[in-house]
Amino acid sequence: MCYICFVNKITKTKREVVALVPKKTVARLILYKRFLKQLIDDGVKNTYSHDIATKFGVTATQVRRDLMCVGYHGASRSGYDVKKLYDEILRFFINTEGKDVVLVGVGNLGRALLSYFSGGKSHIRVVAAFDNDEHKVGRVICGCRCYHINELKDFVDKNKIHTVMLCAPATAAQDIAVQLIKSGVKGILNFSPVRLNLSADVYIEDFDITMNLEKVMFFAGSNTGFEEKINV
Amino acid sequence: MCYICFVNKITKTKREVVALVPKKTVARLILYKRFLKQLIDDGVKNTYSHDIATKFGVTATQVRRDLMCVGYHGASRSGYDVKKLYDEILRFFINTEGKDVVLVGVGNLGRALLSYFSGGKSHIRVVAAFDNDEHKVGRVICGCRCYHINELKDFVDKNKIHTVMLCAPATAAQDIAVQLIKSGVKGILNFSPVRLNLSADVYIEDFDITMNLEKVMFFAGSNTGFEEKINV
DNA sequence: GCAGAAAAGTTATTTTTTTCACAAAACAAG
DNA sequence: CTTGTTTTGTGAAAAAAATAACTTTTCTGC
Ligand SMILES: NC(=O)c1ccc[n+]([C@@H]2O[C@H](COP(=O)([O-])OP(=O)(O)OC[C@H]3O[C@@H](n4cnc5c(N)ncnc54)[C@H](O)[C@@H]3O)[C@@H](O)[C@H]2O)c1
Ligand SMILES: NC(=O)c1ccc[n+]([C@@H]2O[C@H](COP(=O)([O-])OP(=O)(O)OC[C@H]3O[C@@H](n4cnc5c(N)ncnc54)[C@H](O)[C@@H]3O)[C@@H](O)[C@H]2O)c1
Repeated sequence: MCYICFVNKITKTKREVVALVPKKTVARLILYKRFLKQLIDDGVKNTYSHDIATKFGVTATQVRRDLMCVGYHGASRSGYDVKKLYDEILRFFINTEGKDVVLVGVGNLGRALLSYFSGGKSHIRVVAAFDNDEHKVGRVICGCRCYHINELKDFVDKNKIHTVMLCAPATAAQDIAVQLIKSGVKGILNFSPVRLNLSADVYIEDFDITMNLEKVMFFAGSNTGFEEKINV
Repeated sequence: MCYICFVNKITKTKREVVALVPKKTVARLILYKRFLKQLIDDGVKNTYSHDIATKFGVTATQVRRDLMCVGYHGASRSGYDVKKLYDEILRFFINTEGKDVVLVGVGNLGRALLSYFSGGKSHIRVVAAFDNDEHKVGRVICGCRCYHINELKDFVDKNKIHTVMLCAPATAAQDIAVQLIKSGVKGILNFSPVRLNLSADVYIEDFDITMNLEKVMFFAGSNTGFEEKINV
C-alpha cells in the first residue's frame, strides 16, 4: 500500500483516498488536530513526531505514518511547523470542517450532549434537535431548538446535514435510522445499543456505552498489563 | 496463535488467556452475550453462527472464531444451544459479572449516565457517584448517592470497586485519574477528551464523543461505501 | 442405509495495521 | 568543512485480525 502524497499530488477520487487511509489513522489525526490547536493557542511554533507520540501513547513512527496521509512534510531535525501542519490536517478534513450536525432523541443523554455542544465547549455545531415528544417540540432545550421528527427531512435537505447523533431509545432506533437515510443523512453516531441494519453507503459508528463499560470491567477484572492506547 | 480451548482445557493464568483473546473479540462477545440474553427472553432455544453474524454485520467465520475463545462447542447442523452458550460466555466474563461500578463527575453527562444505570435499563450497577461540588455531595442524584471525591478511596477499598466512569472536566481528569489509581481502581472508562497518563497496569478506554463525532462527519462527508461493522 | 445439505471447527491465506530499520536531510560544534 | 546528532520519510518485516477454503459431523429425505 502506497500512501505517498496521495491526497495532494496524485489525482484520485476522494473515495479512493479514503480507502487508502486506515480507519484508525483518521481517528488519530483528529486527536493530533486537537493537540496542534492547543499548541497554536499556547504559542508553540514547532513540534516533533516524538512529542505527539508521547502525548497519545503511540510510537513516533506511527505518528509519521499517519501524517504521511495528510501530505504535509516536516523538516529533518526541526520537526513540524505547528501552524502549517494544523492547516494541512484541516485540509484533509475539508469535508468535515464547518459542517453542522443534528441530534435525534432529546432524552437524558441527548440533553447532556446538547448542553455540551451549545455551551461553546466544542467547535462542532449542533444546529437542531428532533424528537417525537410533543412536550419537547417547539422549545429550546439546552440551547438548541427542538423540532418534530417529521420535520427532519426538510431540515436536512435545506441545511445540507450529513451527520446525526442518534440518542433515541433502542426500540425506536432502527426505524428512525431508516427515516434518516431516506432524508439523505450519510453518517450516524449511534448511541443506542442496537446494530442498525442499513444500506452500505452510510457510515455508522456504534457508540455503545454499556458495551464499552463492560469491556473496561473485563480488562479491569482480568489484571492484564494491557492498555488500549487510543479508543477507535 | 492457537486459541483452541485455552480457557478450559489448557492451564494458563488468566493474564495469558486475556492476552490470547483479541481485544475486538472481547467487544464482540459482549454484544453476542446481549443478543443471546434477548433470545433466551424470547424463548428461542437454538441459534447459528450465521444468525449472530447477520445480527452484527460480521461473517459467520468471525463469530465461530470468537466463540472458540470461550470454549463452548456447538453442534454441527443444529448450531448452538442458546442457554448453554450464554452461560459459557458468562463464565468467560466471570470477573466482570456482578461487579459494581462508580461514577466520578456528576455533571450533565454524569447525570445522564446515572439515570440510565439507575433506571433499571442495564444489568450493570453504578453504586455511588463522586464529585467535589459541595452542592451535590450528600444528595441522591438521578437515583444514585453522591459522595465527596475525598471519600472515594475508602469506598473503593470497602466495596472492591475496580471500574470507574470518569465524567469530570478535561482539566481535572488527569489529577482525578491519578487519585483513582492510588485508590486501587483498575479500569477507567474515560469520557473526557484527554489522554490519561498512567502506569501500565490499568486499563483505560478513551470514550471520546467529540472525536467519534468528527470521525462520522469525515466518513459521512467523504461518501465512501465503508461501514464500520462494529465499533470497538 | 445412503446421498445431499447444512452447520460447526480448523487450517491456510489474505488483508490490515503496526513496528523495525535505515537512508537522507539538517543542524551544531569543533 | 567535517563529524556527530537528531529527526523525518519510507521500504520491508512483523504482528494482528479477518476471511476463505476445506474437513467433519449431523440431520433430512428418499
Ligand atoms: N443515558 C445514558 O447514559 C445511556 C447509557 C447507555 C445507552 N444509552 C442509550 O442511548 C439512548 C438514549 O438514552 P436516554 O437515556 O437519553 O433515553 P431517554 O428515554 O431519556 O430519551 C429518549 C428520547 O428519544 C425520544 N424518542 C422516542 N422515540 C422517538 C422517535 N420515534 N423519534 C424521535 N424521538 C423519539 C423520546 O421522546 C426521548 O426524548 C438509548 O438508546 C439508550 O439505550 C443511554
Ligand atoms: N456532556 C457531553 O455531552 C460531553 C460531550 C463530549 C465530551 N464530554 C466530556 O465529558 C466530561 C464531562 O462533561 P459534562 O458535560 O458532564 O461536564 P460538566 O461540567 O457538566 O460536569 C463536570 C462535573 O465534574 C465535577 N468535577 C469537577 N472537578 C472535579 C474534581 N476534581 N473531582 C470530582 N468532580 C469534579 C463538577 O463538579 C461537575 O459536576 C468532560 O470532560 C467533557 O469534556 C462531555
